[in-house]
Amino acid sequence: MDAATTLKNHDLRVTKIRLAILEALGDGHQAKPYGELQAALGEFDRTTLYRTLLALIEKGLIHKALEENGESYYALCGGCTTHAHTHDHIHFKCNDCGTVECLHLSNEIGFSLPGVDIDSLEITAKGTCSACSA
Amino acid sequence: MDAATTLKNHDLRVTKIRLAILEALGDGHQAKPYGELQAALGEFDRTTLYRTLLALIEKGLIHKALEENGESYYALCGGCTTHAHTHDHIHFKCNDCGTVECLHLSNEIGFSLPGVDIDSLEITAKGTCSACSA
DNA sequence: TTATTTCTGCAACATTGTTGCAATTTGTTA
DNA sequence: TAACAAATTGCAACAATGTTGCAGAAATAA
Repeated sequence: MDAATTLKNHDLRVTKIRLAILEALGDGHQAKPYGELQAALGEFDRTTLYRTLLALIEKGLIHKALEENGESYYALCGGCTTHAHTHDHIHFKCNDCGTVECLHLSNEIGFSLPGVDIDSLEITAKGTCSACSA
Repeated sequence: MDAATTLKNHDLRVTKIRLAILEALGDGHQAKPYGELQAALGEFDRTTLYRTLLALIEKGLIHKALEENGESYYALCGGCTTHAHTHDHIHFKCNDCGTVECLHLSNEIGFSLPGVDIDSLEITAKGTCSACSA
C-alpha cells in the first residue's frame, strides 16, 4: 500500500509534506528525532511540520516514541488506529550511533504495582546495538 | 542526615538554592516537573536553578526521572553514587492528579533483546493512582 | 581575616513548541 | 473542467525550556 492510499484510509488529505514525512520515517521500526525530520523537510515551514506531525499522531499513523534532551522522536505506527494507540512496546536507543529502534515484545512483561491501575507502559532501553558492538 | 551534611558528603558546597531544591523534592519518591520547581524557587535565577540541577545530578543526589511535553521531571536519588546512577526503577504517572512516583521494582524485570547490549532501562507507566481511583 | 575556589545572577542566545490569521491547496459537486 | 467549501499551509508573533560567557558574590580553607 502506497503512502497516498494510507493517508486516505486514515481520513487525511494527500499533501506534499505528509507524503514527505511518511517517506522520511522510512520502514517504520526506527524513530527519528524532530531535528532530523526538520532537516530532511527543510522546504516546509516549521509550524506546518509540527501541525502535520500532530495530525498524523491523531489519526494513528505515527506516534511519539520518546522524548530526550527536549527533543521528541517520532516513528510510524504498526497497528494503531485512531484514538486507540497501542504502544506497549520497547524503544531501544544505541548510545554509540544514536539510532532509536521500535521493537515489539515477544513475551508480555508482567508486573503490577500495588493499588494503582496501569493504562499504558513505555520502556526505553539504552545500550549498544548489534552493529556498533560488532 | 540533614541536607547540609548530604551536600558535603557529595562534594558540594552548602548554598541556599541547593538546600531549597532538596527541600522542594521532599521525601524522594515523587518526581517534580521543572515548572513546579521554578515556581517554588522563584527567588532564585532560572540559570542558577538549571545549573544547580545539573550539579546535583552529576554528584548523584538527584536524577531526571522523565521528560514529558518538553518538561523534565526531577527526583531525589535513592542509592546513586557519583558517576554510577542506578535507575532501573519505574516511574508511575497518574493521569488524574499528575503525580509522578518513583517506585522500586521488587522483582527484576527479565527480558533481553536479540543482539543488543542493554545498559540501562527506564520504565514509565501511566494510569490512575490509588488516591484518584478511590 | 584573607585568599582561592566555587557559585550566583544577569544578559544574550538557540531550540522546541504553540496560536491566530490570511492565502493557498485539496477534494467534491455541478 | 470549473467553481465551491473545507482543510491545509506559511507567516508572524509568542512562550517556555535550556545553554553559554562573564562579572560580582558567597563559601570554604589557610
